[in-house]
Amino acid sequence: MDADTLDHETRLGEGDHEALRVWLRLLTCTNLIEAAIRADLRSEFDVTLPRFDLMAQLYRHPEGLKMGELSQRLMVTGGNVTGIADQLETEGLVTREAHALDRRSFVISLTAAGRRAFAKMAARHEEWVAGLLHGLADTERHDLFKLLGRLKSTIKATP
Amino acid sequence: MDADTLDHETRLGEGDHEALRVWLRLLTCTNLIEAAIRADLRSEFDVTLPRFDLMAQLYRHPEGLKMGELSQRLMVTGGNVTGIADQLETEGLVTREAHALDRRSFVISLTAAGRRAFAKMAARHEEWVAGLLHGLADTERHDLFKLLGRLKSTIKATP
DNA sequence: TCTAATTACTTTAGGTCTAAAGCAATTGCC
DNA sequence: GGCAATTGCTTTAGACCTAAAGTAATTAGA
Repeated sequence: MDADTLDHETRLGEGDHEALRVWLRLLTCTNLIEAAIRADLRSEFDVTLPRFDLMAQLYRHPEGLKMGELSQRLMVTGGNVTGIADQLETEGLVTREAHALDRRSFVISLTAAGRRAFAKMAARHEEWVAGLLHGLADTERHDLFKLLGRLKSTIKATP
Repeated sequence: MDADTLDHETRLGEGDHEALRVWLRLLTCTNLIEAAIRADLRSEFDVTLPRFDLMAQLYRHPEGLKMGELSQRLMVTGGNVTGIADQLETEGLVTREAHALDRRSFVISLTAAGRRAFAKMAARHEEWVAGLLHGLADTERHDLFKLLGRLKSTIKATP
C-alpha cells in the first residue's frame, strides 16, 4: 500500500484490531468511489449524488414507492427524503400522488422527464463505476462481492 | 441474502454490471456500520462521528497535524475541518497553535482533556466495530481486508 | 363505538459537508 | 528586488443529514 497517501487508515496504530483495519479501509474505499462519482455527476449533469440515488430507486420501481420505502432503500431518514423529493418535484422530475388506501401516504414516482434524465446518467454512472473497479481481476471482484455479502449478513445479524 | 431488507442494493436490475453490484453492497455495508457506530457514540458519549474521527487522527499524532493534513486524512474539505475544529476548540478538546515556520498554518492537537476523552471512546469504539465484524471467520476478515486493499490501489490508480 | 397507541410524512433545529471566493503568506521566476 | 502565481486556512452559500416534535390518519383493543 502506498504509504504516502493520507486517508482514514492513517490513524491506525500497530496493535489495533483487524476489524478496525477492515472498517477504516472499507470507509476509505467508499469515500474514494463516492467522491469520484460526485465529481463526475456534477461536472457532466450538474446533479448531486443523493438526488441521483433517489431517482435510481424510483427508476427501478416505475410503479412508484412510498416515502417510507424510499427512506429505507436510501438508508436515510424520512425528513431527508422529504427534502430531496421536494426539490426534484419542483424540477418536474418526480411526482407525488395520494395513496389509494392510506391518506397518510404518498406514492412518489419519476415523471417521463425524470426517467429520460435518469437513463442518461445511469449509463455514464455504470461506466464510471466499472472504470473504478476495472483494475480488479474478475475473480477478485467476485470474491469481494461475496465477502461483502457475508459482511452485510453478519452486520444485520448483530444485535 | 435476505431479500426482505431494503437498502441500496434494491435498485439493481438483472443486467447490471458486477462493478455496480460491488459498489452498492460496499456502500450498504459502510452505511450499516456507520449508522451503528453513530448511534453508539451518541447514546454513550454524546459525540458525533466526524468529531470522533477528527480526534482519532490527532490521537494517533500527539505532535499535532496541520489543518490541511487533517483534511486529507479525514477525506473532507478544509472548510469542514475548520468548522469541526472550531467546536472541539470551544469545548477545550483541541488547541490550535501557530506554525513555527509558516504563518499561514496552524498545528492542531488534542488537549490533555481531549486525549482522556478520546481514550475512553476509542476502547468502546473498537469493541463495537469488532462486534459488528464478529460474525466473519478470521480468514474471511483477512481476505476482505486484502481485497479492499486491492480495490483501494486500483481506485487510486484510476485517472 | 370510542379512545389510546401507533404510523406516515413533514417540520424544526442543528450538525456535517461541499465548491468557490476571500485574505494573508509563501514561493518561484524574471 | 519585485511581482505573479500558488498555498493554507477561513468564510460564504447552499445541499445533505439527523433526532425529535408536530400533524393527520390508521389500527387495535376494551
